[in-house]
Amino acid sequence: MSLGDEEKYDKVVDLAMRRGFFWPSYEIYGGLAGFYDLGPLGALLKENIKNLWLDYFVFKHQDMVVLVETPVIAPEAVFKASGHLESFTDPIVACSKCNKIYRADHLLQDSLGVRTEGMHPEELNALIKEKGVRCPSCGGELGEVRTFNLLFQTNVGPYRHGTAYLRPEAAQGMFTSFKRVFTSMRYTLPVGIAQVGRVARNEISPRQGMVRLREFTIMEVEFFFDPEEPITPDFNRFQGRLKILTAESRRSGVEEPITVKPEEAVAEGIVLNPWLAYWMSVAQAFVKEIGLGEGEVVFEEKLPEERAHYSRQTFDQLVAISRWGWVEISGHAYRTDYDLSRHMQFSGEDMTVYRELREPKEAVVRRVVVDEAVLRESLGEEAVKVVNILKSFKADEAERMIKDGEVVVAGLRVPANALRVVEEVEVIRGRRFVPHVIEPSFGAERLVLVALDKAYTEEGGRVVLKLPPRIAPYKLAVFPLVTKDQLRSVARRIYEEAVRAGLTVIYDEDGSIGRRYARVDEIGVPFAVTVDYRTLDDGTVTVRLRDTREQVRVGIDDLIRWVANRFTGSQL
RNA sequence: GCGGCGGUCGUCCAGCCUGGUCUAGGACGCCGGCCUCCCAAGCCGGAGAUCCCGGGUUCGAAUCCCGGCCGCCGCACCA
Repeated sequence: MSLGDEEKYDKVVDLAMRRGFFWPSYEIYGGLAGFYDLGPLGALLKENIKNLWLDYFVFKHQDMVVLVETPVIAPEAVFKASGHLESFTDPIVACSKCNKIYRADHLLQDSLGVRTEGMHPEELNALIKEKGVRCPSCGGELGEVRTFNLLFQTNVGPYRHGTAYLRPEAAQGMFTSFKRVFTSMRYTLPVGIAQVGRVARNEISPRQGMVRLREFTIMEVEFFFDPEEPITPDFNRFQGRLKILTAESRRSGVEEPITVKPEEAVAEGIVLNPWLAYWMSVAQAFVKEIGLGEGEVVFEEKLPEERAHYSRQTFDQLVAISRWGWVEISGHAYRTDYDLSRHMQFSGEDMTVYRELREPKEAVVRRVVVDEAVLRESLGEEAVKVVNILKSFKADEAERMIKDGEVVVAGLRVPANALRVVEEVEVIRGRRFVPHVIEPSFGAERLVLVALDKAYTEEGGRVVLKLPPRIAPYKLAVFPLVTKDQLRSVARRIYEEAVRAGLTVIYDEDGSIGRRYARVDEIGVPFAVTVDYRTLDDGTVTVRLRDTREQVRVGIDDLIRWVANRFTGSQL
């Protein structure tokens, strides 16, 4: 890990601001912590990263993953159900003397030995006053207990009950629309619902530049599957080994990750679910295209107390960048049936799915049969009152009554011979259950920063951004060698042709050719085309490669195809 | 949220301590022109800073004082 490489980080940030990748928002009003603008180049870079993500997580899996878009604002009920309202509100209290901040409930629980879980701030306040609790650090007086929630609150319409929140993750949109998507997908399982969108988290003190934002773009898949279905993912599709640092080894102080194939990690019980391991392998293949080799990515398993309330197992995908060291670029959580079950409970909507078994099963069931003729004989007209009650009896209950000889139901004596328990063979064709969920989730802005950090190099005092061509904001630069009209007009024509072909292109005739190469190197343009005098003779141009400065001659007619061929996976 | 340090053209830096000489200086970058047959060459010209914001002290504030905002570091917090 290249910790503490502050000089490089400063240069990356300087480049980002100077050339227009990103900068702090609202600068003219003094800025606002935790908010960043993406500039002309940053917006393109992020768009390319987003499209790359869509390619890996949606289009390469379009037999099972679909894309949706849901609102940023959600009503309070959603976050009550999701657990965010509860789990993100901490009661905190500050010492008025030394200003240390404590979790109020934890402080009281520790110092008084009473259970404070779930207490309201008023109760905690009262308790502090009553027992005279003071700051454990300096003995100073404690201030008022306040709550702090990471959700941004807002209001929908002019109504008092319109309390709503900005989503802190896209996931709830996928859960609340699950039934619709599932139906429109003709009940396929497994099914992934993907979304790219803005989220907001009211971080207490975000002070890591682009690493920790209060508003950012999340790229997320909620992948729904049948936990009992023995289908295994096709691990051959995204080959590679995963470096995994397990919770167990972290507990015992081991910081060295193990390297395993994803399927081995499942077989050995390191990763609890095959789909979790599968999507981790996809995540690794995806970031490889951003410039991160296999060896540079580590999946760190979160300790139980570090996990979110909904997760059974979580791996953070970490990469090392300058200045900040290991940063989390994605989280992979096994959310089980937590979310759908909660929404089922809170909304009253049935979130279960029905699946046919591969082979119908035969099962022996014991049923209660009521002999209505016998019943009428002994109870006459009143028989109707008890018949349904009797039918709802479990087989065991009925048998007990039969053994006792008679039974009193609804104040009526029912003879035992009115009941019989029969054994029947029933064919079971399917079952109902709440699907389980695996969630891979990426922060787009962090990937922008990581891509820049990885790509940043200096060669002989000049900056070369070695961005992979697929994500480079501009793919091609076109220059006339000198500003002579014949060269210019050819260069202009090439520029226009490249634009028509759908490439992002820079045309520049300002300054010396060397200066122009340097300018486009700095923003990561992978290929530069120079129209020179030889072009006028034989119709070829110089293509100069950013990373090697190598020059090759290419015919104008082949140029676009030549460039396009260097973007594997592009639609061109 | 607290404490320490900082905030001057796009960028980096000088000036601040010791108030006036600052209509704020330099370098790089940027823009226009000239020159130029391949890696930040040269020449000419130009734009660009209400010195972070607000208030105060003073005849006079980039400079001194107070408050705010933002950034960095530490503490605390952190799905």
